[in-house]
Amino acid sequence: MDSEIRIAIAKLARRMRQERGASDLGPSQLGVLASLEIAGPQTLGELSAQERVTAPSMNRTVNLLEASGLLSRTASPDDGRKVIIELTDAGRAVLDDTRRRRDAWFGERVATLSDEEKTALEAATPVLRKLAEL
Amino acid sequence: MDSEIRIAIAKLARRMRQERGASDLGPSQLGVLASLEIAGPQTLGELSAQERVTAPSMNRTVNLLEASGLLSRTASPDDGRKVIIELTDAGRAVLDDTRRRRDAWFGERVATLSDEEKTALEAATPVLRKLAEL
DNA sequence: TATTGTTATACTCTATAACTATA
DNA sequence: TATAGTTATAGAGTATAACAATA
Repeated sequence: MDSEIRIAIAKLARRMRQERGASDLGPSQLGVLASLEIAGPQTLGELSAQERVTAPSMNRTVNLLEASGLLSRTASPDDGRKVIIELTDAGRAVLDDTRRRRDAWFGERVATLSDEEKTALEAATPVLRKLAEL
Repeated sequence: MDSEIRIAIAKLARRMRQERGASDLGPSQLGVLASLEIAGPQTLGELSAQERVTAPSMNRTVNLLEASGLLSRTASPDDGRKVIIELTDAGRAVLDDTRRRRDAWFGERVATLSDEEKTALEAATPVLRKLAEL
């Protein structure tokens, strides 16, 4: 049943989100940092399209991250309307640290699974990734 | 790699959340309705423990749902401090409708998968459910 | 005129601190 | 005194509408 799969994914993701430590950034802020790391420096418009939020929403998130020194804004040399947003070293460090802690949390739980269960999870990974990109 | 699985799940769940229609309730409100449907009438304290939010947060969400007529509050007969919260028929209807639309969205995407991919997804479902409950 | 970014405003969801009522 | 619920307040994240600057 598709419904069961959908609900299991939603529940697990929710559970993972609830697990963030007090020092963690919210999912939106982390999403922006991750996007900048993966795709490199981007304009505000590119970021908002990437994260599927409106430009004002993204602007607000970027303001918070800039105030925390985790990313930088610089005017585009080509087009005076555009702003180039890129990760700072501090931003990269936050990203590494968060990822390390989340992997540890998730790894602890995966470690309790049987070999069959682990295999099933690994086999599903590319499928989940594909569904997310559809 | 555990990290890849974790990230794939987070991404897909995020994608699913972004898909909610204009008429949908937020994820917290829907979570409360779903919890009431599954576990039956509950007190505010039980609901906030179940959804892992603080009592004031839950109270606020319950206020919104009560104002919309989707759940009801009644004083507990045993203990004057407690309040029993339960689904109304309207709440049940909203839940059914939302579920129907989300299943349709997800089902469309699953339909594009190969048989092997569908099998992998089904095999992983109980594992995902187990991880969410760990 | 069209595009890019921004500000103003509003609503949901979350939290902590402080209060009320009941046990 | 302790517990259950609530209110007050604040911050993050989302949106739409309106505006400024540049192309």
